[in-house]
Amino acid sequence: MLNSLIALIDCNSFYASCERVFRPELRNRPVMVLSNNDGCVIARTQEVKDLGIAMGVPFFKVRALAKKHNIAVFSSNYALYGDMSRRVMKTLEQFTPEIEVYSIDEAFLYFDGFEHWNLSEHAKKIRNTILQHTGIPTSIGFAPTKVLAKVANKLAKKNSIYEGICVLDTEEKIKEALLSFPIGDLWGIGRQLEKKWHALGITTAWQLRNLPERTVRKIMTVQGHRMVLELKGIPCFAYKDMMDPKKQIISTRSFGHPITKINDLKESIANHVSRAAEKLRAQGSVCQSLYVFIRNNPFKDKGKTFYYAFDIAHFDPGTQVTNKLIDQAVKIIDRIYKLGVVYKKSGVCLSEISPQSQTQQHLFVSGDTNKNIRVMRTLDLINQRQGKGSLKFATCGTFNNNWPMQSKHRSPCYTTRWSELLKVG
DNA sequence: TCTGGGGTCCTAGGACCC
DNA sequence: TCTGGGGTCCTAGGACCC
Repeated sequence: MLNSLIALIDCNSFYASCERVFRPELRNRPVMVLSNNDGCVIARTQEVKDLGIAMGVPFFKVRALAKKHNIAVFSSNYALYGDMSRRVMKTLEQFTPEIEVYSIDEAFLYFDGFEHWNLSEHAKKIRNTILQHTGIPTSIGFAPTKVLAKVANKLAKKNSIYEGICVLDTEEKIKEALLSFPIGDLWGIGRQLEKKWHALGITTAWQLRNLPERTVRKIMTVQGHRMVLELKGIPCFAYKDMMDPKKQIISTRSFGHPITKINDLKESIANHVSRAAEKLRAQGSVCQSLYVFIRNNPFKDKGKTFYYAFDIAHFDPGTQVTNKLIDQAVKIIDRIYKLGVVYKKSGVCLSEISPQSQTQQHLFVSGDTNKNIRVMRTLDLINQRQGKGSLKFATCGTFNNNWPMQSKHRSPCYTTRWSELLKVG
């Protein structure tokens, strides 16, 4: 028996499950959720997976199939999913003090000192409690390391004999699991690496685990070596706090309809900057670098034209003041805008981020003034209370009608908007 | 008509310094 | 005249994740 196990808890088809919670009549109907602009399929219930509809496939390619099989289709509703995620994580906190929220629908739980517990029973309790509190079904994998917990979780999800729970707590069980586990299903092995390993005749996790370190490093460098150690039960991937400040903050989006006018681009960029800067301030940081890009649609007019343009502005000392950032962003658009291009997407990225408190004091160059900072604080406060976008800069436009998102199938914000609360009766 | 958005880590290679 | 070589910092880009 190995002690000190890690559990990976993962919500099944999370976004689709969230939609089902509020529409019980969908329980026996296949459900899928689309990305922004209703572009791609990003969540599917099991029935949809069984129909062969792949993750990330463009919606227009499967629209007919969806209709034929009476699939309930939703636009993504991140306010709802974010709120449901908080509820799931809150529930998990009851079961162990050490929880690492890994993504919107996954968390690692550390079970140090639980050696004498019956973990399968404990896992059942966790699953039932989450289901009761939130209506979301989950899968749970236990193992000595994160990589192995991912393996266990995958088995729990894929194989119905496990009933959603898989515990890999002995060397024999681990070996048995890895012997038939496809290398491409491992956490950290994507399409490129899978191809390389296959070319070398390595197809299972067990084979990878038994390769000499040299070989592994040649293909996957240090990350690969760490992965192999994890497969051997030696933890290498440390606890990562989701509250750690971001090193980059990105805001980007496709336009619901293509854009040609420079002012529309400026408006979209000003909105992206506002969003990103708000996140920057929320984590108490300043940034020294602002990256702005615009592009056309590389899928249309295949081979004809591909237009991608960007530029970077630097701030020294760093800033968190939206209007300063917008000012530079708009100047960048003036520089990179090309007449005649049909634009499909724009975005910004803030980087070289550091804590506000560590901002270097320059003798002759003034950074954000106290007045600047107070204005931003007030802005954030008002938007928090009155709703996003209540107060914004003129460059952002009064309406976003020039570049609206398509969300034809969005569900109501059952949990976050009073006007859209679920009505019972 | 219609192909997401937001992150992380690592490395190679150039610039520069002594 | 001799034109080496090691260290560090920075950036672009590739790979991955959900």
